Formats: sequence, C-alpha cells, structure tokens
Amino acid sequence: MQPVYIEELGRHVGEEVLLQGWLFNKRSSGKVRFVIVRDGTGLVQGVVTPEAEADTFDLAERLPQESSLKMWGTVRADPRAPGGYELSVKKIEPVHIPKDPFPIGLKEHGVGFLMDRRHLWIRMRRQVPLLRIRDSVLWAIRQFFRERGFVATEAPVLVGTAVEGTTTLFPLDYFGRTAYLSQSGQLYLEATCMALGKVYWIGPVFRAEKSKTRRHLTEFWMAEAEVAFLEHEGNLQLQEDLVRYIVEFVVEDRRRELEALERDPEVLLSQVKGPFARVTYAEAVEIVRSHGVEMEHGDDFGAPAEDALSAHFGRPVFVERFPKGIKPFYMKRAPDDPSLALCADLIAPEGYGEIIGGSQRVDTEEELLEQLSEYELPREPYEWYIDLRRYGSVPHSGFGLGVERTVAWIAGTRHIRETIPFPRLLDRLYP
RNA sequence: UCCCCGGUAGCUCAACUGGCAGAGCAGCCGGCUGUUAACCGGCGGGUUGGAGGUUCGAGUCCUCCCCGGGGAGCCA
Repeated sequence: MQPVYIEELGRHVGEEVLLQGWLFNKRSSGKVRFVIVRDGTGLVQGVVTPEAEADTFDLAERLPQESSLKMWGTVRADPRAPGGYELSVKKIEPVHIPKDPFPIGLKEHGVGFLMDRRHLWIRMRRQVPLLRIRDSVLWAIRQFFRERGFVATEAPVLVGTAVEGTTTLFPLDYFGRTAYLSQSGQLYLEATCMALGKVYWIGPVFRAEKSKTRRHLTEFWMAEAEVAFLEHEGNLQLQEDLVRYIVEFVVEDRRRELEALERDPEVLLSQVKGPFARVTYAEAVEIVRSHGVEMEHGDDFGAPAEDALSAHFGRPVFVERFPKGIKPFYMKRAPDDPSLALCADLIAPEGYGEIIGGSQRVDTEEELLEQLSEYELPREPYEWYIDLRRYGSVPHSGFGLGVERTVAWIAGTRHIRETIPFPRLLDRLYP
C-alpha cells in the first residue's frame, strides 16, 4: 500500500490508508485509545479499539512519545478530531521505539532548555508551521523574481575584504591569509547585474556584531536584488511589489499554518493592501519625537524609534533619504541635496523592525573614489568594484531583505530565533 | 561592551522576616469505551549553578566566578 501524508487525508475519506510518522501524543479512556501522529505535514488522531489487529491496541498504550511508526486505518471525517479527519486504526507497526523518554514534553519549557535541544524542538507544535512558513516565504521570493525575469545568481560567502568595515566580520584562516564570511552579497550583485541585467540571490550572511536581541542572528539569510538602469523610485516600487507578493503568496499557500500560530491572515493582507507609507528621514525623526522617543537629527533609528514608526503607520513604511554619514559609502547622493543618500529602509508593521535596506548606488568613478576616501577605506581591495564604474557604468539600484525578520513578521512570532532551523546567536553554536 | 532579571527534582515553578526543601507535569504501577496539553488513585525522584564568607542555623544574607534569559547600541 502506498503511504499518504496527513495533509492529503481529505482526499481519502472512507479509504484505508497507510501513514508513516511519529507518535506525538496519546490518550486513553480504557477501551478506546487515541494516538496523535505527526508526519511533517500535519497531525492526525488515530482511534484504536480492541478490534485492531494483533498487539496494536496494546501498542497504543505502550509506545512512548516520538516513537516512529507505520499506521494503517480508515479515514473518517469527524468534527471531534482536530483537523477534521481521524483514522480508525487497523494496525500499528513500530519502526523505532525510543529507550529513553523524549526530552521535550507537551508542557511548557524554558528557552534555554529548548535551544539546547533545537534539533528535537523543531518537531514540536509551533516549530513545524513556522518552518513551513519560512519555506513559503523563500518560494514566494523566488517565484516573484522569476516572474519578473530576474536571474538567480550567487555571491561568494568567502570574501577577502569587508563590505562595510571589518568590525562586524568573522575572520578565518584562508591558507595563511585572512578571509572573512560575507556580510552581504551586494557588491558582487552590482557586478553581476551588469552582466545579466536583473539579478537576485538568496543566501546566508554573517555579522559578528555582539547583538543580544530578538531581532538579531549572527548568521541569517538575505534576499538581495540588483537591477541595472533602475533608479531610486523604481527600486522602492520593486520592493513594495515584492513584499506584497510574499504576504499574499504565503497567506494563500500556508493559511493553515498561520492559523495554527494564531496569526490572523486578514490582518496581514490589510497591512499590505494599499500603498506603503513613505516618509523622508527628516519627517520620520519628527514622528519618532512626537511619540516621545528621544533622538537627534543625524542619529540612526534605534529599536524604540522603529517601533514608534511602525505603530504610527500600522503598515510597512519606507524611510527615505538618510543623512549620508550614517549610510555606507556605496550609496548615491541625492542630486538635489548631496548631504542625503538616495536610499530607503522598509520598516515592518507591529514592531518587527527593518526588513529591507536599499539604495541607488554610486555610478561614477569620481564619486566612488571620493566616497571611499571620505569613509577612509583603502582603494586596492575595491579596484574590481571601481572597474564597474569604468566600463559602461549605468544607474543601478538594489536592496537586501532580511528573510528571518520577514518570516517573524508574517508568522507573528516575536523572536527571530524560531524562524530558522538552527539559529546562530551570540553564545549559541550548538546544536 | 553596558543595563536588568534569573539559576531549587528530568521539565515548569513554589518555599513569609534566615528555622524540617514542596507542587504540577514527565516516568513507573493501577483505573476508565470519545479523549482534546484528557482525567482519577498510588510510587520513586534533590550536592538548591560553583567557590568562599556571615550565623546556633543559609535555597534565603554578603563577595567573587560560571551559565541562561530580556533589553540597549549596531544592523537585516
């Protein structure tokens, strides 16, 4: 008999099926025993009575949590069952029976305990839907870019120089030289877009920043795009289209998982329905101050400032035209005010923070050399990057979207450590 | 790096002003023919993070260290 997955049970009502999975939980009421089985696509309740074959009734009592098993039975629609379907069990065959009790129970646990057992925690109730939503977000990004004719490409992860200064880089030995784990693929995408026109990549990036907050990982995934001949305004439109596409895709694709996490899909849809809010940096500072958060003109936005902005608008908001000094060297200056950068950060609603940073890039050799020296960066490691301005330079723009923060926002989970299977944090490298 | 909170049974926590270290869950044994993190009865389970100090007496007070959590800065 061909095995089926729990998410397909609706198509097999009345039929006998084979499920393969793990024992999530069990209950007993004497002569009726209930086994809750999970298989990665969902949970289903099996009902076992003494009429079942061989020692199946006995197994339903004896098997410990997370035993792996095969289970045969007839699918029945039953409103009493979570998920709407249950299985009248004919036979259970254990695949592996754990000798020790599964460390993670169904009751509450502390974060430290769970993080030490992340390899097992990911089997549990909230984690499975969360990781399925992550998958959906990544698919949405790929599908969006493919529909628009972008070429998926790659940037190196091992790099010889910093993108934006060395303090936040992880160094490593590279045959006697120092290499670093990349903190962004952007500079390389700028080169690639001059070859392929419109490009994107999704990959891991690394920040050695000693951040200890719910919004930071030392290893996280970025979806970065870079487009030749695209200017600031078009860049913002592209980002807005992407974010709206992701939300609508995930709501359609993973509604069940969102509901399992008690995330209301309608709230998400309403947040991205209309045009995103847009303010300049200067306006944003005033809004932040009017919400009682102190900041000076010229400061970058801290977490309380971002939260104030996100509360003020209740939908995604672009903050445009930051002072040049608090943004990196590769951003183009605004033609009408050289003290500002042609850039924008996108702040997610509900306090999930900055999910996109983007800009139009410097596109002349003169301006780039000027900015390198202004930022006191050495010229040699950037020769290849300067070359891009020497051979058919064009206006171009791009951005990077933080995958985990986007997943956290969409799934409504407060801490981003749960949005990636094995988060890397300041003091956490295991498992 | 800085600020705040915490570390007691396998897990989550309690233990008044310093006075016999406890409960729920998990485990094991038994009961129950529709359970929903099932329920009911019973049993076992402790170097109170570590070192030192104060005290007749320390889980509780003091000092140092270790570990974890939350937040800040920086960023996505």
